[in-house]
Amino acid sequence: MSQYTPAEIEARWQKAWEKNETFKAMRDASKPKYYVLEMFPYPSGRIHMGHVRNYTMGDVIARYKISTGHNVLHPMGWDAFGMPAENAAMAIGGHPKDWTYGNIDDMRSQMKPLGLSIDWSREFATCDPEYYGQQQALFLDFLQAGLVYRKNAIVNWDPVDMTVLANEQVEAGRGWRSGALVERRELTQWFFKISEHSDELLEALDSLDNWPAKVKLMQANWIGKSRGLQFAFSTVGAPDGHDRIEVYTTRPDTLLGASFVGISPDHPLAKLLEKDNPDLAAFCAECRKGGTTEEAIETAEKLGFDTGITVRHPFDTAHELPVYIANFILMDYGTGAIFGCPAHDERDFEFATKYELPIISTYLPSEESSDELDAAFVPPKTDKVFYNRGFAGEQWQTGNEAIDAAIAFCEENGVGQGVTKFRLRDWGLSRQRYWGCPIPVVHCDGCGVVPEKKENLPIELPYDVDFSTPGNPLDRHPTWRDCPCPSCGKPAKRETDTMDTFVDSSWYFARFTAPHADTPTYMEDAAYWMNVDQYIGGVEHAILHLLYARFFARAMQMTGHLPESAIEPFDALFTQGMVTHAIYQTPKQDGRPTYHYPEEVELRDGKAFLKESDQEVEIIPSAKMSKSKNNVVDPLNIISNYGADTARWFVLSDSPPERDVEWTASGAEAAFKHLNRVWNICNRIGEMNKTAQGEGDEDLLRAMHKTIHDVTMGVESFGFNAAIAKLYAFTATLQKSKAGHSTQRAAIMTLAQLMAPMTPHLAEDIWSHQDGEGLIVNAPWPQAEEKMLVDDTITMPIQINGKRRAEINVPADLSKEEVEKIALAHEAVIRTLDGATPKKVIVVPGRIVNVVA
RNA sequence: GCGGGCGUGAUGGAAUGGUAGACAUACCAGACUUAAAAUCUGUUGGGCCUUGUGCCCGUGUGGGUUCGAGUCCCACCGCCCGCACCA
Repeated sequence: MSQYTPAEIEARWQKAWEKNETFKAMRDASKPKYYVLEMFPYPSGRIHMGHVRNYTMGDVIARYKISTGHNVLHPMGWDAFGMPAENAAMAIGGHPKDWTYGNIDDMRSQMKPLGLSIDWSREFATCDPEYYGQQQALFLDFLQAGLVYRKNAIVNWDPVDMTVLANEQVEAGRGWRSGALVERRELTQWFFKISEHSDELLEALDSLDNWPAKVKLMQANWIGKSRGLQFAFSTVGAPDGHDRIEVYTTRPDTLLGASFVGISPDHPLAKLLEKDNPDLAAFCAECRKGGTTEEAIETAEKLGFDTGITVRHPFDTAHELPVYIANFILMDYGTGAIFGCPAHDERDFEFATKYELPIISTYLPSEESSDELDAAFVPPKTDKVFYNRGFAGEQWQTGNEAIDAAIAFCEENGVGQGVTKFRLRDWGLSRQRYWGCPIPVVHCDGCGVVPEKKENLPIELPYDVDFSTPGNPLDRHPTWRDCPCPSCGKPAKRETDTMDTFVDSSWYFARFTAPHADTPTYMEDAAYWMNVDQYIGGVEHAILHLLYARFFARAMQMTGHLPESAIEPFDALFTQGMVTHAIYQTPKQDGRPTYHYPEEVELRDGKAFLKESDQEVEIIPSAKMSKSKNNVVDPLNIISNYGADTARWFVLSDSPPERDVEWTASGAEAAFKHLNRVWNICNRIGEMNKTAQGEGDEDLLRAMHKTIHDVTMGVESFGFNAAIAKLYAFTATLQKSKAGHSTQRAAIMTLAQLMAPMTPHLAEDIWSHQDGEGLIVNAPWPQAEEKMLVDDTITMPIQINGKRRAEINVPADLSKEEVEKIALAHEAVIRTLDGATPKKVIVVPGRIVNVVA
């Protein structure tokens, strides 16, 4: 044993784990189970540092749980359907299937050298017919249970390529390939009834004690429960069948401030008027330009069109308000119609100013305030305000009180009903694309839309497809659509829409419990392994993926695919930050920067220079790794230069896991140096005289037990960076220690165990060199002895008026009174007080003394 | 536009409301070396002077609560993320 050679060590121990089937998960009722899962990757073809960080964190937890006696399930799979495969087929030829499976092979071979504790026997890809066939079975069960239905929905339409575009494919309002202005268009699509579960999904958030509060808050806001008033305005001059316009408002207390009614361009009334009013039709067409994202709609310039129709105010039928079609009103939320109160809504204020509509206040900051507003007055609903045009409740009340009073008043007077609404919309799952799970239904001229028979599943994607033109190749396939109607047996046509890839990722965690089952799940396995005890992934999934998965767990429970106990599938959630890297750039003549690879740049005195020309380079710190910015660090290079343990150690060491971490070459080097140091200490201890006595055994043992305690806390609370800092400190202590051999051996073996979740290969090697029993991965986690953690004397700082002036060493169990006496007798305290009598002395036992003068 | 988050030395960051800057990087100095690398040791928030067991300032900005605030509250500024067909 001489030199630290990670390449050799890592291969050896990975082989040992594989031979022992160390990570193969099998049901075992005698042990507590622990299911740790990282969000599975999209097979882009290359692993990146973000993957390394994500899977290393999961691996630390998994290995720690193994050593604390748990039966651990730690699987891996591939979120393999999606647009990039089709884009690649269009851009460079080839087939999405070949591209995807090729990428999976590449990524698996890049991932394995990391030495993750994964049970690879459970691996699957969502594009395996074995998986998506079971997904089709789920779909059919959901359909039968009434959890799926069809309705019209709006998509981005590229009028040149004649194809549906994803939001991602819309760039500044134009199609990414054709450059044509994108339009909004209606299509009949499949939906999951997630909105029916809004209240339940919201209420259950409270039970998720080990989820980040911010994720729960984001989900709660997304579901968007609101209590409001629904009522109808009666119209004047509207076409037949539209003598009323239903509106929904969360601020009924501002009803007397209404100055117009707005309806969505997709409102039935707007669509009717469109038919014989060319100007109005042109306006609606204008509104339908641009993308379908909420952001695009909300940030677009507010536009309105006066329909000429008016409505009567419910409290004063002589008062008529104009009806506008407005581009910022969503047909999906509420009733697709609102009343505008410019005085108390910024958007309505902007609209009213533009179209010269009256601005009528209903409440003011005080009785004396002018009701001539030059901006919307929008105080928090919890603030007490003065209602100058209130109609229910007190004159002085909070917004919330006024809203409740207004709803009660309107209900009593037959004007409308209090209604609870949710912002959450049903989940549209249809995609007009090839590389996804086919929706297993058949369109029959006689029978309509008919579910496929389960015995015909999986409905497999055809391989012979053509990507030379845009659109869905399934539509153009000569024969794939043809099939007998499952109901009447006559010739019929398959549905060509495929499922949103979010469907694939909404139940994969359940499939991992029985990945090769011939039904979506096996109850016995699901009951044993579910829930996921620790789920780890990016915060970008905080809303959609996690909400959909929570819905799926409920739907699977309703259709008998998951036990009731699994309707909240993730017990604990952790959202980790990104791995970033500096960008090195030099200006080009056209003003755009040239980006340089880190390898091309030399760092001196905090500045960067091109190695080739010595030209100074601008450093942009900490940007998301991106191919186009040339600031991607390939984990494979790091592993081949330093080994996987160094890469793992570094991604955990520098930043708290929930925050972004910046990859730096010097940081990676520091990690490597540290592992070498630990290796050398192990070497040195191995060569010590086994019987020699030393000095400071007690001190080393105390430091060891403190480190056990701190690292254990760190690992359990995702404080990996803090745990690593403690390991650095203990390594330094051990390095300098003059303790005897047996104590030092105990220390290095404990150090190896504490490092094992992070640097498992090095830990195994040290363990075997110190003649540890079996594999370190199976060794029980070290326990800190309570009595070794407490010191006899402690140092207490003394503050005078909150500023530190001195410190005293006192026995740890000294009484408050004694501490106070010693503190006041301290020379620096006497000097600073300068004869004054302290007003108060605060002694926080074991912490601090504060003298108030 | 709406929703969420973050802001501490030259840098990444540490700090149950209790000594701000742990640990690491970078820099500087020293040991070892013919030299370099590697390794090891030490210094480093800013300012002031009377160089001390010293004083003042200091966690984006401005207020507040508290014996005590990086931490809690309010307002503002800046940056980042999500917004339903990217995964």
